[in-house]
Amino acid sequence: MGVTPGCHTRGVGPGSTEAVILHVDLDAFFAAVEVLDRPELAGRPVVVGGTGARGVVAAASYEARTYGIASAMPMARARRLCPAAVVLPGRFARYQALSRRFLAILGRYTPLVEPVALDEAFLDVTGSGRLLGDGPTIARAIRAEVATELGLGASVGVATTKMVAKLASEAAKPRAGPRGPVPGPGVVVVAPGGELGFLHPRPVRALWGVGPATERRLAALGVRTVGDLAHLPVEALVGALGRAHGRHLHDLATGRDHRAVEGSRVARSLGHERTFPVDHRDRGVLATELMALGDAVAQRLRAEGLVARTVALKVRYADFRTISRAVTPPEPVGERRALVAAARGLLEAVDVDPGVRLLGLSARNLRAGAAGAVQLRLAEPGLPGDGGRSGVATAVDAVRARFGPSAVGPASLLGPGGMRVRRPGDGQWGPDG
DNA sequence: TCTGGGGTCCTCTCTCAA
DNA sequence: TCTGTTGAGAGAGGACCC
Repeated sequence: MGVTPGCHTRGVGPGSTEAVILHVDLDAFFAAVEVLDRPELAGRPVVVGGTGARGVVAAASYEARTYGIASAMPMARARRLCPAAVVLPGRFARYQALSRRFLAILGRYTPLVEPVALDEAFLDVTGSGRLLGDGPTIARAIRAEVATELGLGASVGVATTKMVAKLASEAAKPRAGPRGPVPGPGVVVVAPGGELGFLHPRPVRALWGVGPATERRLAALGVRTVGDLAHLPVEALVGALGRAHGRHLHDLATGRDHRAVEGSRVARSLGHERTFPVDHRDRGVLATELMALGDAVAQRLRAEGLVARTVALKVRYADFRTISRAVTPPEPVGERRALVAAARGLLEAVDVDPGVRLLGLSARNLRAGAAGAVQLRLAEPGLPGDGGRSGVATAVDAVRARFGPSAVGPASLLGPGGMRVRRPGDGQWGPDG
């Protein structure tokens, strides 16, 4: 098999010339955090996500999964599947804080940590063997530290490539059996040479990059498993999926995955979007929402020291049809007024009569901006080339840092409930109930 | 069954300039 | 001056990930 749960295996240790890649994944992270903070929920079906009519499931405890509840499922359906489930709104800031501690633990084993999401990361521990032990030893140590320091469960896959390590960590996870949660092995090791034996029996959907659409196209070619995919001529795949996608999947299926663990990545775009509890046709309402979105995007651009070459608007209609419009102004933009002006220009050319369900604003083609270069220059909307950064923006950031994100903002965002300023993670899983 | 939010990457099409 | 080619860049949309 080449798969040895929880055991030392040749080739993924100090004497090996192969890369040693770990994929670490926290088990049912958001739900597990809620149980951690409210121990009385232990053993009950817990579902975290948007609690409103348009919310979706972000995470479900293994008890909830036995009812068929899964991530990304509409919350209304989850409630029908398990009326007794404890449904909780997400607490993004809390998850972020624990995620930072999780990454700090991983950083003790190697500087090569690539976060994939709040709850998972790749590690390259090829160079850590002499000091810290082989891959499986490190995997077990990480699990123990996550359990004792954070009180959370983690599953780890150990392999020579990212793709196989990722699938191995999935195989290490607990699962939802018909009579309740079934513990997993915790650590699964795929030894060098065992990759194809591990990969080929798996459904093709297990590969990273195969979603519902690609799965349908592959099924039309008679491809069900990764092994079927590996035996298909690469030309056939390129014909069905396009050059880049076809070649990439063929490489993965034949065990070729040369992607390195990347310590840090530069963001290519940055944006916010919001699904409304009810659809809107009123351009005034949509313009105000753009102001809130632009404010949030501008604040993050300032925090990162970035400006955008391109501003993009996203509109989703009541029937779920989604369109995007983009503009590249003559000068890069970073300040709220410039972002909102560009987005409003795009919105004017869009039909809102069918009813708008979601509005989004994003900054693309990001460049290093002149953050910090202009201080305390009040009132003007920004000089050309500085991304529109103004002294007002700097002052707003300072006030928010001290008194909270809702302490100050554009007057148009002031409503009966206070300042409608978006924070990271707000409404992450849809409007709350 | 009625579908979130924040991203990345790829493909196709169009326009413009050389 | 007109036509064809090519490549770059922008814009739109789709698919995918967690």
